[in-house]
Amino acid sequence: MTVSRALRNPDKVSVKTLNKIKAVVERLGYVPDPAASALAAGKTNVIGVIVPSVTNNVFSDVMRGIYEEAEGSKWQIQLGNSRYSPIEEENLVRTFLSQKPAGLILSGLDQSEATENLLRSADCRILQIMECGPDPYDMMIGFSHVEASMAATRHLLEAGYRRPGYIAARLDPRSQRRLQGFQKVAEEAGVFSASRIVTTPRPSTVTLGGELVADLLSKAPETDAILCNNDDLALGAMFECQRRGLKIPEEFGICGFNDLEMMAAANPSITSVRTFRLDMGREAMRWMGNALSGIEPESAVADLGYQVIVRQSTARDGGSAN
Amino acid sequence: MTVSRALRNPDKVSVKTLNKIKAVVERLGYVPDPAASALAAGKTNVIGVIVPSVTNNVFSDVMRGIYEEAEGSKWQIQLGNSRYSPIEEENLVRTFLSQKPAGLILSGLDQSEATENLLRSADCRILQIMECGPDPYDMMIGFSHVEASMAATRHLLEAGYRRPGYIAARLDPRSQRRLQGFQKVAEEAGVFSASRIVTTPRPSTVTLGGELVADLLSKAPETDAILCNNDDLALGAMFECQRRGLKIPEEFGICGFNDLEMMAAANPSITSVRTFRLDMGREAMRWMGNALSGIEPESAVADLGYQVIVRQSTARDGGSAN
DNA sequence: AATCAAAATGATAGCGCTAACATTTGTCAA
DNA sequence: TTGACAAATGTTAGCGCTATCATTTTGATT
Repeated sequence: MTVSRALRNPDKVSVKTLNKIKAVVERLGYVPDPAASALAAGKTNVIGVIVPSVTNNVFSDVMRGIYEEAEGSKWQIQLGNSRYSPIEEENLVRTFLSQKPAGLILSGLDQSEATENLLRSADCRILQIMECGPDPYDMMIGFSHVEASMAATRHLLEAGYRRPGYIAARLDPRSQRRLQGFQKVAEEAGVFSASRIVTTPRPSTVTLGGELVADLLSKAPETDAILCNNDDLALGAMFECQRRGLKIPEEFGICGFNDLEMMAAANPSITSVRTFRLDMGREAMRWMGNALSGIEPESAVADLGYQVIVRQSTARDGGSAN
Repeated sequence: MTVSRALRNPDKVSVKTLNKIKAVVERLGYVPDPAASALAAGKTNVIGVIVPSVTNNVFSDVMRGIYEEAEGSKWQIQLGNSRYSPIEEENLVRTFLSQKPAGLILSGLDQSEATENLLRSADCRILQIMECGPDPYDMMIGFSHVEASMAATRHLLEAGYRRPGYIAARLDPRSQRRLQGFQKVAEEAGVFSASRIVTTPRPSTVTLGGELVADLLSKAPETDAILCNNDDLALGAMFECQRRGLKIPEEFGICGFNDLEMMAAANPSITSVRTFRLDMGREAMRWMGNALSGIEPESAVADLGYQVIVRQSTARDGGSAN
């Protein structure tokens, strides 16, 4: 029992005993059995993380933040990949909860009803990431996708584009909110046209960005700028415009979303909405760790914001930006 | 006891009892406690996966393959991120092994001595991925990085480039082998020059590709082609060449490595060495699952090969390729 | 119906740890 | 020195399963 204490709460054991125990642990190469610990204590050090994709740059950045912050702590990360499916998400939540995790980090506001019920009655800390919204299960760290895309759309209008379009792939709930933001601002400015919206359920790729912009230009050749649902599409769109000899930004403006590193390196560099993915992951893990140590966040919801990074691809006045 | 059997080996229980048990399980919403199971059985259904990076596209593709194949099986994936550090890898192996995993999947051939000892005496299945080499701990699925880069270099020579250079970031063991392959072929053809090798320990980014090629061209302006250690660098290099007005492929050839999806979409499209990352992940998980079910692979080592995909960026004869 | 092996089910103990409480040791003021 | 209290350590039981072996049931064969 004293050994168990020494390993978990060293300050509850006298220094003398602690050293003796440490020496023996070292000599024997003793490692506690987490299964036995979990069984006896009725809880684990596992923090479940459920993301819709492990390949999407957005989530891999978030994951990296989480892993970085978890590194060296007592918390073990257990990753689940819901592949954008609410059903798989539900299964994962069920599986994870059966393991009595200390906490659960999952993406977004939109869970199936069954998942919601599971989460509402779960006896572990829950942290939603990627988005901000009302009524968190417990804690929430993200930003407003609607506002971010509204800001991007406003930027296009300020740059003088009057016939903006929107391309999107795989319309997950966050993509849809971004589309809504675009539509709202475009309508308010009286420049909205449904024919300049091109979407597909296919997963997003650079190649697809080219295809979507080709599709858009054949349907609505008047389009003079696009807001892309993400940076992969933006890059592909840029390549396609170049192939068609469309001058960027003079004849055609391009704005991405997320501001992946490559947007600054592209030629021309591509305007994008920066999101703080790594910070989101780090912050999420920090909040979770704190909450599990009894340190509650000041507010249940944190908005990490966004930032429109203007670059050559929408700098109509001559491309001096960045 | 019969319930335990019914849930794990349904064929050892009569159909009548099985149905009765199923009904009760359903009614009670019973879910087995994996910790208790692990403690009693002395083993788990966990397969540990250790990768050097969760953001690098290469590993995220592999991870996706693993998760896809694990989905729906009884195996649970536990992911660890060694961040290219042998010391963190060692810690992860130690932590994972303390959890009595059914299997361990890890990257590459180069482990620290301590890690090697841990693995050699581990009583779980071990599968190395990403590379092929002699003397596997247990099983191995990958390809030869030396041969792949040799093939790419040969392609550059065949395309008529006579002063090839090489740029690389973050020289992990696999990158180094690729550099070796380049050097070998270049030397044999009498076109090797150490001044045309530019490397940096910094992590690879698209921006960095531009910087490295700028560096290369200032040191060795005669360079007429580059083999890039990966596709991010190749893309960045392409953008930088475009900014400098260097004609691709006429004046300057570019070849990437891995053949990420964007290489085909780029303008010009970029030659790259295709590697079968998703297949590697799937195959790895399939092998592991089989091995744990007593189905041994025919050979301990599988070479998934590679494929040089020639595109515009090295198609000197006029860019008809792809 | 009696016999027997195979199939199905059941009883028992214990996996390695920790919660809860019990006991011992140490510390300080009176 | 003593008592009172806190700090440190120890005792006990049990977490929810599964391995192992024991017993019962089934069904085929004589």
